[in-house]
Amino acid sequence: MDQKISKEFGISAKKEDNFSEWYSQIIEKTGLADFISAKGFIVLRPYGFAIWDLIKNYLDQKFKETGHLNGFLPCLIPESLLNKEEKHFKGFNPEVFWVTSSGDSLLSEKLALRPTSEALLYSIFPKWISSYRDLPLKMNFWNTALRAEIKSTKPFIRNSEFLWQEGHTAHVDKKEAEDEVMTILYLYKHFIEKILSIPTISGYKSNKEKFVGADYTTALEGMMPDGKALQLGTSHNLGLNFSQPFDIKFLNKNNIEDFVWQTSWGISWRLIGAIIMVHGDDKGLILPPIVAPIQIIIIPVYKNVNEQLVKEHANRLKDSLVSLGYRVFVDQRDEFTAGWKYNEWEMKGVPVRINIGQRDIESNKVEVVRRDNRQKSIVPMENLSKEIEKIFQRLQYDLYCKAETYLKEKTKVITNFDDFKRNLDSYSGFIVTGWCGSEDCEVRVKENTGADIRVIPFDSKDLPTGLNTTHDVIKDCIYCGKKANKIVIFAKAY
RNA sequence: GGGAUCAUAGUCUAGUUUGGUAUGAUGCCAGCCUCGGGCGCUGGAGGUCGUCGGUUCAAAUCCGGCUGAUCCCA
Repeated sequence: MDQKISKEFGISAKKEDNFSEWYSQIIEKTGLADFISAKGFIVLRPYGFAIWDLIKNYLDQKFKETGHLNGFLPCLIPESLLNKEEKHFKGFNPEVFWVTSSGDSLLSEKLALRPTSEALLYSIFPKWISSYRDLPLKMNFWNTALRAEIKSTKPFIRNSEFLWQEGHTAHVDKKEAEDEVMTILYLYKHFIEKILSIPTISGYKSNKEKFVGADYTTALEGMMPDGKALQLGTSHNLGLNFSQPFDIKFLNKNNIEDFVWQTSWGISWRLIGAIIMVHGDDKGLILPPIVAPIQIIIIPVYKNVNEQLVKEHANRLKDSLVSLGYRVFVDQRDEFTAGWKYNEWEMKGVPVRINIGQRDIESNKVEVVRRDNRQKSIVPMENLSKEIEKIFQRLQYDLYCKAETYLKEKTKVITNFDDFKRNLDSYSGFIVTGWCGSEDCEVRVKENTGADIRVIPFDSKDLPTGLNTTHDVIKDCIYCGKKANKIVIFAKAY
């Protein structure tokens, strides 16, 4: 818990009217993060870090269940290493921060502040891998990455340094690497959709948008309330692109030397940004229960005469809920009225509030309030934990449905470029259309409309339901008009 | 890359046209009051008016440079 909670009034911007002002206000006023002078960097405050911690705890367990082990990597990468995979280097170079000196003396070789760790980690893989018995090698790292974002920054969405996790694996053959890519992608998808209640579209990235150095990139694309796309997770098949330059070889069962097949994958604190944007309302944050630092806030409602009694009951209630595994906080501060506290904790997105006062104690009931729709109910003590469980599930489900309805509304099939342009002028959203596969068309569309290919869905099942995407409808490339060989989603993106 | 607007207490802000050492709110501190949807009262602390320079007896105010922020256009 943050020791100091601002007494200032709540969110004054409306999500609908001024989305980006609303977003910054949420971050500052709920105590998630703060800003310092260095542009593009943010300070994560305890409330924000607690959310990240919960994301981390959940995923870390899943990674371990699927056989991955954590490690730690230095944050500096010698230029020569980063340079080894040429495409990779070129792709990242514009946004790499370089360390060039120690004290007053210049370093003999520049060191990069890691934009990602492939090069560094893979330079040491040959020491660890010599036999098929050493494979698969499956590692994960919870750390930060640095990518210079000068032009436009947005807390949690685009920062020069961000918290993330990067997974790296090496396998005996292509098939095993391909399976790993998908295992992770669907692990992410389950987490983002079922736990964070954010619908996603899964598929491939185009060559232009894929991870530099990957054979292909799979991704989960979400839609924000302004209709823009936000990439929520990626899982890359690196093929042999790194094992060859880094000489990562092993002896297979037939005593033949072979290169390993590799994958890498990651999610970042962008997910926090997505939770804020997708679920938040004019009153503030709405946190899905599993990532809520405080799941239940108890507000004792008392007068001078019964203060002691009510607080005692509130604390006893807290103890019993904590023993059931909930994260609970009793707001006993005297300097605020109950009404103030309601607003404060709603702003902070606590999913369930319990009010307890004299009359509740007498009737052995409490008032339970759900954050998203602020529905109140009077619940007898003996039903309380059951009721809370029910609210958590409903809330999680309703948040998802709301977001999914929006995604469906803002996803259209468009096959004519004039309509396409007109649509992107007046509104943002996902446009499902045909593409011939040429990078040239993709670039031209971007130049003309600001939208690019966010994702190439694996299958029509990956698209929102109710769209007509048969070959009769989507025949041609949206730009050149030649035969389309892919159905893709164009959108403006963060 | 081009343009516009702005910079005053932790935050928001009045004052700038017409030069005279800064207004109000909120937050903060102390005390009282009590809390079922952002209570109220009393007192107090908090400012080199973004920065550097110029004009002037005198600059938040007029002029110029710089820095930073926001928005619009490419």
